[in-house]
Amino acid sequence: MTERISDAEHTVMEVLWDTSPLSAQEVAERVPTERGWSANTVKTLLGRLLAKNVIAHKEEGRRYLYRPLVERADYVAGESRRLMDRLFGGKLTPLVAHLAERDEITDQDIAEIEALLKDLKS
Amino acid sequence: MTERISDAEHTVMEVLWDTSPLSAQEVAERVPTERGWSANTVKTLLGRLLAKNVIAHKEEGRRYLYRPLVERADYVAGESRRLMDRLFGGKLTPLVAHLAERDEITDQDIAEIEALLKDLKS
DNA sequence: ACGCACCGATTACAGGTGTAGTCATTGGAA
DNA sequence: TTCCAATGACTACACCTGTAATCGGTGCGT
Repeated sequence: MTERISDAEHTVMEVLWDTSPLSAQEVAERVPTERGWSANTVKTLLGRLLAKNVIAHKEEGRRYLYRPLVERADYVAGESRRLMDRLFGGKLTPLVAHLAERDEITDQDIAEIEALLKDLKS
Repeated sequence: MTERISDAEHTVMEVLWDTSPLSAQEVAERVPTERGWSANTVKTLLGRLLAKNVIAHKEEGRRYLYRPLVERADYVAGESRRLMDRLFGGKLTPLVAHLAERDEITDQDIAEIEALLKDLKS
């Protein structure tokens, strides 16, 4: 249903998830400067996101104000699931195991996750 | 350095990670049938993977035998990290928290992960 | 010796993506 | 009133991707 959001598009979604509604210009100003995008690029991306129905715009005087139609949590859930499915047979444990093996996990992480799991069990 | 592997390409990588070396034909035979690819499609993908330097081929009589040049674990680590960076500020805990909240995580999962973490702490 | 089946190489082509530039309209400064 | 600057719409364009078809060489069956 909801179309796939590309990498560049995701960058502007993050801006809107952080604050909305915003005008195209405001979005452009908030996009991380590392991307080095022109205002036009941002407008193109907003247009594509509109076409994909993941944001909406309402007129506000001379310009439009944009806001997300999908929740960040939903997007994040979808992407996470895709990764787990593709690389870990859809299971969470191997993902954690993998990262753990790779030393990408700190003692702090371990403690936090343990606490989290404890909560879940109740 | 190592170029990005696309989705379709990843599918053939999985075949080679499972068994290698293989001829183009053998790879085609092992690609999940749901994809419904022609042998030509698989050959194109092998060619692109070669160009990207993530597989190699050596002549074996009339045909080539292909084998991966990158390890699955490395690929998986890279993809996992990308996701974590993009969506979870590079932290593992929020990822796990998110998945746990969302997808009914089973008691079995919890037990497994707890065991795993316990091992890590030692 | 002959043609075919098989192989890798080359070419194709539409749709998505990253990254803009140009055009037409219009409210507002001068 | 006039002209500009800002704004959204449309157009551009090269590269990547998914998905093949076609071409050219050649060992093998007959």
